[in-house]
Amino acid sequence: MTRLSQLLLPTEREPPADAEAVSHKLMVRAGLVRQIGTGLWSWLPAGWRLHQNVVQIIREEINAIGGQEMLMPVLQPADPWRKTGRYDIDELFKLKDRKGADMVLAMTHEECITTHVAQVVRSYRDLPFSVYHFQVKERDEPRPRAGVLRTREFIMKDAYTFDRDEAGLQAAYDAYAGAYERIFARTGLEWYSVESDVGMMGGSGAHEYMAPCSAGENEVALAPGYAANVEVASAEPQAVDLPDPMPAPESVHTPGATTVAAVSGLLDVPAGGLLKSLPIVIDDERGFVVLVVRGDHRVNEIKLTNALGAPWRAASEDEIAERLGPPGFIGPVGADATVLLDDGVDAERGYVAGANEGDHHLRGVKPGRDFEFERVDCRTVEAGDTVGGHSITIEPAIEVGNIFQLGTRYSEPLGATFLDEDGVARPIVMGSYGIGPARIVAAAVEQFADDKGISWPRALAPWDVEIVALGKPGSDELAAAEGLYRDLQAIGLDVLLDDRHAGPGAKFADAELLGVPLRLTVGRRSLESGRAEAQQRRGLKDIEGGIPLEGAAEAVVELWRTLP
RNA sequence: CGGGACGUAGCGCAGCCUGGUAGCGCGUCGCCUUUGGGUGGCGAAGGUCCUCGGUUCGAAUCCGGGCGUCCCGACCA
Repeated sequence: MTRLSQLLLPTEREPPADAEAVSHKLMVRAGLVRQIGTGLWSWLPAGWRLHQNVVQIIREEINAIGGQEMLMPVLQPADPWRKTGRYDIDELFKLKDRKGADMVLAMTHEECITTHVAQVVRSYRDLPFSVYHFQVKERDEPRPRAGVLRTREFIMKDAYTFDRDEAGLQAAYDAYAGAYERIFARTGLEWYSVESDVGMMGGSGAHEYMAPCSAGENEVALAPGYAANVEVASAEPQAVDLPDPMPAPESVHTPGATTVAAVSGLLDVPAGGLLKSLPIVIDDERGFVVLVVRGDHRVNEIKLTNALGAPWRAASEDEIAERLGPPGFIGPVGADATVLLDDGVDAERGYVAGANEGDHHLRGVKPGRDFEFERVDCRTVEAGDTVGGHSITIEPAIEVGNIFQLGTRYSEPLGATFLDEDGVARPIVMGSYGIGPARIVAAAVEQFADDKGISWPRALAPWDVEIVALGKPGSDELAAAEGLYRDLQAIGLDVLLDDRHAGPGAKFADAELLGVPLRLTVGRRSLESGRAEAQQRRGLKDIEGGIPLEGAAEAVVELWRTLP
């Protein structure tokens, strides 16, 4: 089905009223996807071709490193999810079957694959191996958004590796990292990989693959030789000009100054010259702790959690009053608590800090002399901070893939063990690796669209070539376009023929909206010279002289190879 | 989970404040016209005004409940 007159391609002149993201607007306008409910999308024929093209690239590269394709169900019994402790996740869709048994709709497939592997793998001789599938994921997202970028149901390529030890996992992880590089290079996207948060799943390492674009939900910190999700990024802070510490802290009267801005203004000290104290409570063992960061810095809760290695909560007002002082005037000096000092604070300078006394601050406070502390890296990096002497920038990006060293997070609760040479049962060491094809498609729209519409990289494009046939039905132009269409198909190109009974303006506009990388136009003007005009979609660049209708196929293939 | 907005024809919207025969543009269908940038003309079809209830002689319009959708933030194993 490659004749536009017969294709279900409902293009729209106007974007959906409430669409915000470029990919949302254009994918709907171009007739690629349609929404049926919040975060629930159908892929129409042209859109599905794109999705399938991405899937095929992934399949080829994962197969090449020995991944074995399979398929697991979306509807699953709840039991394994209880064992791994994931049954209580809010995003997990839960339901019951007719017998009243608890079921879930899978949000990923660790539970399923690990349950199988627990039954199947017995010996170290069965390891290592890697399996993957393309399957629907269901997630009851708090806020689906931006068209196909964040949905409640989506297809994911998820792969899993099973090894006998950490060294095996590292090798598998490296193999997947290599495959991912080849996959993303082939898509034609602008992309990079970044260090990412390992989250509550533990594990020893994780990377995310990011496609930068304005609709992205992630923020990435970049410097030459450095790329990290801001969730985990570390950098040298920008310096502030501060006085040397005074011989001893001096109490100053600061009535009503309870915020960084107020104290800064009142005492004529830059915000970076203040110490901001955040009282938190960790687990029972460590209890009440005061976290101290520079006044102009923000705490990154993910980094803090990772640094502490334990969950924590903000301290209550009662706890603060009891251990420190009145809110707004608390500080590390004299605190009845462990003090954690952020790495962004230069301990050789003098700072202003709360005095733990109403309406008073201390000036000239020196960490280490005036209070004991432990170091922690928990601040959010900012544009202009430096890594290795280079200034970082922060840009938004879409996460299009991730790789993750799971370790034994799932194999232990689900009993996936093997017997080693000594007959000792050991947990299998796992890795998991995801890619979202829909996000790759949307990212390509975001990165390459112009004011006329979409411009697909040729590796993803739903068709290689679109032929725009001008002239009435039954005209010479249409007959010549049909001939060209057959020649190009015969040589193996995917060709879309616009044979609709419509004016030239409408056809050109739709072709630019749909974004097929090469457009050939057959009209009276071109026919007279025995040629078809050719235009590259990226940049709408006309190809000088077009292509001759005689021997067109070879010429088009050659031209197509030069496209982005 | 907090904040904001919206729901009228396939799409984009007006009408609502001030209750009284449901409108516009695009699209669709028919005929003609036009065929190198969304051609022009004539004619036509198409709507439980999200839903349930209330007020009223009368509700798209006023009041209340519910459902749905979007945007911002929080969250996102």
